[in-house]
Amino acid sequence: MDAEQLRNTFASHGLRMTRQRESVYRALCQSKSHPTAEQLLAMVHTEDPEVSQATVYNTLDTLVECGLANRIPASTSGGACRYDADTHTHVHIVLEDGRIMDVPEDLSSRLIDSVPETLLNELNDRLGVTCSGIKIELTGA
Amino acid sequence: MDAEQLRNTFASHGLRMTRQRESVYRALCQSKSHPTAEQLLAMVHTEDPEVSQATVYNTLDTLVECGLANRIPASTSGGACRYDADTHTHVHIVLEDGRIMDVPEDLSSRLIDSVPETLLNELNDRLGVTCSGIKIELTGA
DNA sequence: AGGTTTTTCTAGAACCGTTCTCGATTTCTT
DNA sequence: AAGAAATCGAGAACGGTTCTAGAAAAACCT
Repeated sequence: MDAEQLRNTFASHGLRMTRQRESVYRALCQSKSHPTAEQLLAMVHTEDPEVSQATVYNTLDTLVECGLANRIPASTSGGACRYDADTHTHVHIVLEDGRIMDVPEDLSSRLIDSVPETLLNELNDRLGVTCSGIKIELTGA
Repeated sequence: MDAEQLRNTFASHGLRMTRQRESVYRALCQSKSHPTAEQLLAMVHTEDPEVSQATVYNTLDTLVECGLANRIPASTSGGACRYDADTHTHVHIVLEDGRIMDVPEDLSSRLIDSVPETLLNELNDRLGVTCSGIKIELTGA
């Protein structure tokens, strides 16, 4: 994706493009491993050592907010969040060492679709809570 | 549950009973609201103001480790973990304000059982990762 | 019981990941 | 090119949790 395309992507999500945002977002897209903010900072620093930690955090917040990235909160508290440029809802497997793998898209949607809607309706009836999202997280090794 | 029963419960999980453990565990059992460590400390303090923060954290770690409690990591990072004396695997609904509700047991197991095992096997075949746990978390309001 | 060993407790400091502050810089508009 | 608005960055602050080292309490021996 060249700079002009990226600028448009950003613009269509209501974002200005800056040098810093460009490198953070590119780093995120390139990585397949759901990097932490710290790892992203390291990646960005190989190209531009001036970028600050705060900027990476700010940028990630912004990207998440406008829908260009997903934040995956740590499953053990105190651990670092991980980020993902793939905003399609998909299922993750959390490995014992903290790494996170994607479940291939076809399997993901089959997993999510396997939850019958009738159960959610029943939930709504019984608890008076409207369910707006289902998150399935697998643990594995 | 009287002190002697509790002592046995602890012993059968390989734990000594102490005043502090007793009050943390009792507080956790009484609460229906998946309290945070901080909230538990407050509850414990109404009976015994001498108990320290570190003790509550240590005790919770111990209880989780030996299977007498569950830790529910915050879904927004930086947020506090919540704890639960009900160690049956069950589904939670995370409300927008951070509160966590239980999905009734019968619905929970129907939800979990609705995930077909064939999909998990396929996952194993395709990724070489053995899935050891499924966590379903609903978001609602 | 009494003495010993092992575990647990506590206050406070340290820690990690994240957010805040606010002046300086950059980007977009005209 | 000039102004308005958004963004950046260094460092301090923050919340939740864990660590430290010594003191206290539980369990384990005769």
